[in-house]
Amino acid sequence: MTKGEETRLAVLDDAAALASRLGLGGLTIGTLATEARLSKSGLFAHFGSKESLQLQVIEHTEAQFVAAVLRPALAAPRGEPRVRALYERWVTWSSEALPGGCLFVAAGAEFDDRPGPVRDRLARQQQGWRDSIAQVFRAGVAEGHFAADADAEQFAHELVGIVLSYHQATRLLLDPKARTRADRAFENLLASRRPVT
Amino acid sequence: MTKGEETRLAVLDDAAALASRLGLGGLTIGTLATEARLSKSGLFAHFGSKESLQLQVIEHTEAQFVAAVLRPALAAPRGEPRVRALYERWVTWSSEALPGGCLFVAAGAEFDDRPGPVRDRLARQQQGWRDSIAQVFRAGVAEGHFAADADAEQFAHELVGIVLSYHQATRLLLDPKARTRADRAFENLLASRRPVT
DNA sequence: GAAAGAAACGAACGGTCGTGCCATTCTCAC
DNA sequence: GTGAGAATGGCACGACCGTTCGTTTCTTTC
Repeated sequence: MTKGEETRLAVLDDAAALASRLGLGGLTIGTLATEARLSKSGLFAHFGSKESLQLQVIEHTEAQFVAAVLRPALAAPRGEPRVRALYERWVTWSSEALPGGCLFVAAGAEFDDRPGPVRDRLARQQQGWRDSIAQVFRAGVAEGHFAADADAEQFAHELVGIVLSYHQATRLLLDPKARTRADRAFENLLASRRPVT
Repeated sequence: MTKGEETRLAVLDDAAALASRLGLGGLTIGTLATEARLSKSGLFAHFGSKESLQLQVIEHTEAQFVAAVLRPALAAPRGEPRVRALYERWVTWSSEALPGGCLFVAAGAEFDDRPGPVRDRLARQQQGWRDSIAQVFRAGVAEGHFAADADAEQFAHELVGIVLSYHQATRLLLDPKARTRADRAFENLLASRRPVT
């Protein structure tokens, strides 16, 4: 790996941490340069524009999310165990991976009505994630762990809600019971999708 | 009402609309002044500082939320009908009241790790709202509409999740099925809390 | 309608924003 | 070890930021 690439990746780590705290819009070249111990212009040369920086932060974080959540979960046995693995890793990631909480949650709310490449990328990420959840759930249906007529996209929608509510409870409200609540909601969700025996 | 107060309230309406689109941080005195057809200094004199403006926007929007969602819902009969009224008005409000979606959702994610009066105010609003939901639900338990051992705060947590997921689906993903999904999730939630007959 | 006070304006402040340009320093293949 | 090219820094730009202040215009009260 070339020196420039190395620097770029290190900067993207700092950028993701900073963006999770200040938002993708609040992330500025100046503060990022200070954090990364680079000059503003030296850092800027790696990205060419602020929008390009934002997009690369999203892609960088997305790759880390896949590596930390999706890929390991796919190693779990098909069906309910895999759904559980997905949830466990996700809920942990959402509150611990970055100092300011889940970047996608914050950026999604921030850019949901600002048309442009950043919004598009965020929407694609989120839709892709919901699709992944649905797919993992469908495998669980095929395994007979969940009711045959259960709607996988509906499941994904409800699971997303559980994690979003957890994210808010733990980060904004600092509710110590947040994790317990989320876990219970998750169990309720699974129970409601069990096949009738 | 004095002229100044009149202007201030009109400005706050513009500010809430703008903040819902650009975030509370992205809301600037300059753009707001343009939007409100006032000079920057003329507008600024009404608030004294940007932070005070942000706080007043939150309080203003909170009052509108109570008037549009909570208060009318309390007019519905105690128990399940009131819970339904709450949900209906809330889900509509969250996507339609302001051009950029629910201000509390966006600002909550934006400020969840920026200590200060703004964060405190947002956390208090959100906690208060969750408490209101729980209280309305508890009345439903007392009416016998919901299981006696149902946890009201757990119900509130799950209901918040449903609306947050709806907000994301409808605003970021532009999913036409978002409302249907949310409604179904709500029915699932109610069903899971029905008393055993 | 004049006097007093409230409301809005205009111009400017020190800072920071994103960005461009050119010089300097570093890295690496030969 | 040297030369080419990559990586970084220095400096400046125009624009906008939040904020201040003194002036002007509008309201309100008598």
